[in-house]
Order: sequence, then structure tokens, then C-alpha cells
Amino acid sequence: MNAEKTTRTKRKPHAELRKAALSAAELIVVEEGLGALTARRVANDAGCSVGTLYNIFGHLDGLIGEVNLSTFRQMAEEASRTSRSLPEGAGREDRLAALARMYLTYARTHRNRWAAVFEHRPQGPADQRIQNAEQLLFARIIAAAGIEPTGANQAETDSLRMLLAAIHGVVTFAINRTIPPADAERYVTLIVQAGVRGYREMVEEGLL
Amino acid sequence: MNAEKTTRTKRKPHAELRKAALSAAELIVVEEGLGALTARRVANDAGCSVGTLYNIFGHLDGLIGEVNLSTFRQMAEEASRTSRSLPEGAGREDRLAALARMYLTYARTHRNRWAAVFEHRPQGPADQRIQNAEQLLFARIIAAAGIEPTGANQAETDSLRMLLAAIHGVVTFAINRTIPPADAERYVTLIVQAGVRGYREMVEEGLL
DNA sequence: TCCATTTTTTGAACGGCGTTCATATTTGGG
DNA sequence: CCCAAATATGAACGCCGTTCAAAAAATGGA
Repeated sequence: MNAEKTTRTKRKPHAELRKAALSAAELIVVEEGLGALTARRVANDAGCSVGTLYNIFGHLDGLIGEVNLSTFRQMAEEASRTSRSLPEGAGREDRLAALARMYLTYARTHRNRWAAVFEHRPQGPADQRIQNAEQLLFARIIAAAGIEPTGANQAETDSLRMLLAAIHGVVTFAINRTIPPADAERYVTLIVQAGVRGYREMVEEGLL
Repeated sequence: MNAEKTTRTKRKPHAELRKAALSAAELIVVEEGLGALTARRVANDAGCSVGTLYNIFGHLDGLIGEVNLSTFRQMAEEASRTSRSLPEGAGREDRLAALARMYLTYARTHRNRWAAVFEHRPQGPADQRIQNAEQLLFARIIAAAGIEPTGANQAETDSLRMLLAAIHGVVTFAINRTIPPADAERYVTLIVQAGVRGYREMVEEGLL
């Protein structure tokens, strides 16, 4: 007997509800932070029961993961926008500095979204999609900086990753008020300049 | 009438209980992470009721703050230990690189404690003691790097703060597996080298 | 059309959370 | 010894994430 015969077609794959829940969740995170996101509130705002939410997203982590995915996509889009707004002949240092300032501005403007991404790091293998989105963001930034992602010069990509990590650190400290927030913009610009110079010098010294 | 007369001496200022609760809380954080720290568990482990915990610490945040304070102190102690273990004539770059590796090692060895410090940032003015402890840690690191904390050269202190932020970013990304953990030690060393060179060059260029 | 079957939705329920508070207990000066 | 002040208690409140039996809705064949 044909097994295919008995499989029923899935009805509405709760597409609309999924979107509604996601919008509700994003709104809550944006306005009140990840801590305010609860299953009951999302269900209420989306107009369904908590059980239905669990049918759609599995666990609440799934919903949070979706919100964070969209945050990474938003940041990647912002990086592209920043890149396009730069003058054609801008050098690498200027491009990187502009992207670094964009990252700082994003973190400040979308503070809760930005924080949520780092507050909630799933550690299972479920975190693959997030990793992918993060790598995509980095690829976009590296491309926006005007570097071809040819695997030829691994040292160059490596040092760019390090620079991004360094920028992230400065932004984190600025948000945490570990360094004076007023200095943050100057700092991110400086660290790009220092990083570019340090990298260049180390290449010349043959250290890379 | 003498007001002093009517004030009763405080009995046991729950000194022992406070210590017991703190030890219990630290053990829970170290072994299971900040998420596992609950008032009921601490009360149970310390041998008191939840209400008593609230009498001692005000809110649970107070208890968490104490744990985080002790983490900063532990890290400051570690920085001093690392400094002492360096050869007498070690240069600044080597000292900073050693301290950066120490920071990475601490984050890995005491992962839950380290994460707790950044997971829980109080934003009220209650965060003053944490800020102080953090600044103390930085001062120790800067001293351990062999720099006199004279206010003379502000640019030097500024750039060191930036370097610490950069190191923090690399360590964060390594812990998050945003950059390959296997590369982390090399990365933190490299970023110190690049930072020192970039700073030096920018001073020569008159940019600082 | 109608009904058996599958899929989806529901809301109550469970245990645990932070926090509060009336009550009980302990304390030390007179 | 007694009593007022300090301290400790544990039950209670409203919330949380999560589960699940039962209800409701949707489907496809007769």
C-alpha cells in the first residue's frame, strides 16, 4: 500500500500567526528588553494561546532566536547602507572607521535588540543559524570595507576578524559605561586607525 | 537625654550567615552559572529562610553584586600574580601580552563567574561599587603592565583602556565561538602587538 | 452531504521563581 | 525576670516556562 496516500496536506502552516508572534516579540524586545519577553505576553499580543506558541516555535528560545536572527539581518543591512553612503574612492581605513561608528550607533539606537543578541547565546547545535547569520554580518562588513573575500590572504581576514572583535569590545565597554560614553565615538575611530597601522607594521616586520 | 543610651547594640550582625550565603552563592554560580542562582537555593544551602536573605542583601541583585565584586577582586589578584611571575626586565608589550592571555585564561577557567559579571549589569546608582571594582581591576592591570598611573600622559592611559576593551572583545568572541576558540590565544597576543605598534605609530604621526 | 480521522488550539495545571509580610522567636537592658 | 526591640520564619501573591488532556476545526473519502 502506498504510504503517500495517507499523508494529509498540512493546512495553514500558521504562517500569519508566526509573523504576528514575531512582530509582537520584536516590539517587546525593542521597547522593554529581552527580560520583558514572556510566552504569555507574546501570545496575548499575537492573539493566540501559549500552547500554540509552543507548537510554532518549540521552545521560547526558538522565538528569541528568530528575533536575534532578524537583528543580525538588520545589522547586515545597515552595514551595506553605510558602505553605499561612502564616497567611491574612500580608503580602507575610512571605510572601516565608518563601519565601526555604524556598529556603535546601532548598538546605541537599538540597544535592547543589540544586547539581546549577546544575552542569549544558545550553546547546543541549535545555534547554527545564529552562527551563520553572524558570519554573514561579518562577511558583509568585510565586503563593505572593500576587501575581496578571496581565501588567498588568510592573515588579512584573520586580522579583520580581530579588528571586529576589538570594535565589539570597545562598544560593549561604552554601553556598560566602563569607558566614558562620550569618548566612545573617538575610541572606535582610534582603534580602527591603530589596528590598521599595527597590522601594516606587523606585515612589514614579517610577523604575519 | 543621651540618644546613644537608647540605641541597642546590634546583636549578631548576621556576619556568619552573610558569609555562608555568599559562599553558597559563589559555589552555585561557579558550578552552574548565574541562571541557577535562586533565593531559595541559597537560603537552603546557607541554612536560613528566604526572608532572612532579603534582610541581609535587600534584593537578590545585592547578593549577585557581591558575587561579582568578589570576581573582580579575584581577577585583580590574578593580574598581580601574573605580573609578579614575569621576568624583571620584561618589556611593556610582553607584559601586556601576558596579561591579555591571563584574561583569556581566567574567562575560560572561571567561565560562569566571568560571564555573570557581564550578564548582570545593574544600571541604577547601585552599580557604583561594581564600577569601582572594575576600575580597580583596570588600574591593577595597567600597573602590572609597568605603566605609572600618573595623569601626565592621558593619551597613554586612554589607549590602554582601548586595548583592554579590544582584548575583552576578542575574549568574548572566543568564548562565544564567534572566532575559532583554538585561535584565541594567538589572537589576544596579536592584538596586543598590533595595538602597541599602532599606538606607537600614531604618536609618531602626531595623531595622539 | 456527512462523518471518521487527523491536525490544531485551548486553557487549566505543575513546579519554581522573586518578593512581601504578619507572625513567632530571640535578644539584651532594666 | 520581663518586655520592647531586633531578627527569623514560612506561608502567600502573582508571575514565569512548560506540558497535556480535552475541545475545536479542518480535511478527504463515501
